[in-house]
Amino acid sequence: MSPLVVGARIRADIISGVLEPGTKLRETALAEQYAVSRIPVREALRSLEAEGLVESRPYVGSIVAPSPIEDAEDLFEIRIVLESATARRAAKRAAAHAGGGEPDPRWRTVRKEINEILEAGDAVIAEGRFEDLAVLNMRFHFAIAELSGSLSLISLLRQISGKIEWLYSLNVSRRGTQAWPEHRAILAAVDAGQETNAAALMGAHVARSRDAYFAMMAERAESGVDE
Amino acid sequence: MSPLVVGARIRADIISGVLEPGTKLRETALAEQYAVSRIPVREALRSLEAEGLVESRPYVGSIVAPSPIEDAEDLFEIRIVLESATARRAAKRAAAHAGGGEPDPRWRTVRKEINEILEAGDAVIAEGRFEDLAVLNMRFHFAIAELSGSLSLISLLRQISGKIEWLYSLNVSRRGTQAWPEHRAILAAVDAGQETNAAALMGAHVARSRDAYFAMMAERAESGVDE
DNA sequence: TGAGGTTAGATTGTATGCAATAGTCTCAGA
DNA sequence: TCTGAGACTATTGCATACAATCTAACCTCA
Repeated sequence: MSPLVVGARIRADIISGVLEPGTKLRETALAEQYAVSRIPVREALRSLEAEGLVESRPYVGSIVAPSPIEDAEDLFEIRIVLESATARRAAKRAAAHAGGGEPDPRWRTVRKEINEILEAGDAVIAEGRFEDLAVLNMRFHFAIAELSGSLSLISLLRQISGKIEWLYSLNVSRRGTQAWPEHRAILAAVDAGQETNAAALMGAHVARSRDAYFAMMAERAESGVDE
Repeated sequence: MSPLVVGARIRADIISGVLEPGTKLRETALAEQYAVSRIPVREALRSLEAEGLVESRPYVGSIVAPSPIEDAEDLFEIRIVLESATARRAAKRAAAHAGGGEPDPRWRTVRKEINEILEAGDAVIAEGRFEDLAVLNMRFHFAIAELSGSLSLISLLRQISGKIEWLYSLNVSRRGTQAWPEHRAILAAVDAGQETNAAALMGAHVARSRDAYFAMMAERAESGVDE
C-alpha cells in the first residue's frame, strides 16, 4: 500500500469503529499491518493527534480518543456557524468574480467539480445506491468550503466533519435522499453572490441534518439497540 | 534543544510573524536551525499541517499558510459558540460532582490550577507586566475547556485559538486588564453548576474580546500603520 | 505480608543513509 | 527565437539501526 495514505486508512478504521476508543495504537503493529516502516505511521499519528482522533503521551504511546458522541449537540452547533461562514464567503467571492471579472483558475475547477458531484448524487439516488451518498455529501460541503478560499475554515471543517462522521459510524444515515436537493439551492445562492441567503440556507441545511441525527438516535434508543 | 518541542518552536515562529506566510519550510534547514534531525521536524510539520498553519504537498514541501486575518470575524463567531459550549459542559460536570459526589482527581487538579492562574493574573496586572497576561488568559480558557472533559472541544479550541493568536501577532492586546475580572464571574457560574449562565457569560466575554480586536484594528487602520 | 527499590523487556524517540519524485536547466531542432 | 525532450539537482519520502524512556515483574528487606 502506498505509504502516503496510511494516515487515511487509520483514520477510516477509527471512524468506522474498527478501532474502538481506548485501543492502544502500537507503532510496530500498525507498520506491519500496512506493510510500511514506523516513520509514516508516526507521521500519521501526529496528524490524527492534532485532529483529536488520537491521544498521545511521550514515550508512552497513542490510544484512540474517546468517541465524540457526548459532544454531538455542540459539534453540530459549531458546524452550523462554520458552514454558514463558508457559504457566505463563497457567495462573496462569486459576487466579486461576477463584478470584477477575475479569472481565478482554481475557482473554476472547483465550481465545475461541484456540478459533477451534484449529478453523481442524482445518479446514485436514482439507482438506489444510498451508501455512496455519504461521501458525495461530504465532498459537496468541502467543495463549498474551497470556494470560500479560506484555508482556516477548510481546516476547521476537516477537523469537525471528521468528528461528525465518527458520530454516524454505526448508522447509515437515511436522511441523504431528502437532503440532497437542498444542495442545489445553496449553490444557487452562492452563484448569485447572495451572501446572507447562502449562509442562511447552509445553516438551515446543517441544522436539519443535526435534527435528523438526533431523531435517529432517539429511535435507536427506543428500539433498544444498545442498552 | 529538546527535540520533542521543536513543533512548538516552529508554531511560535509562525504565529509571531518571524516566518511570514508563503515562506518555504525546508526540512533540512529547520533541522539544522534546531539542531535535530529531519524526523522530528517532519512530525512537527504534519501537526502544523493538520492545524492549518502550514500547507504541504507531497514531494514538493511545506509553506507557511496564509494568515487567517481575512477570517477574523468568522473565527471569533465560531469561538463564541465553542467556548460557550465548554463553559456549559464544565458547569454541568461541576453540578454532577456536587450532587453525586464523584471524586475525579483530574478535575480537582485543574480546578486548583485555575485558582493559581487567576491569582497569577492579578499579580501580573498589579505589577504592570501586561505582556505576560496573554499566556495566562490562554491558560484560563484551556483550563475551562479541560473542566468540560471533552477532548473534541479541547482539540477544536487548540486549533481555533492558535489562529486567533496569530491574528494578534503584530499587536499587543490592551484589553487584557479590563477582561481579566470577567474570568472570575465565569468560573463562579461554572462552580455553581449554572450551565446556561456559564455559557452566556463565556459567550459575552469572547464577544467583547472580538469587539476589542476589531476596534484595535480599526484604530490601526486610522493611524495608517500598514498602508 | 507488604512496601520500596531494581532490573529486564517492550515501546517510543531520533539519527543516518538511501530511494523516489518534482522542478529546473540545457540543448537540439524547427 | 521559441519549443520540447532529456538529464541534473535539490528536496522530500521512507527503511534501518540505535538511543532514551516507560512499565511491569521481581527481589530485597523490614
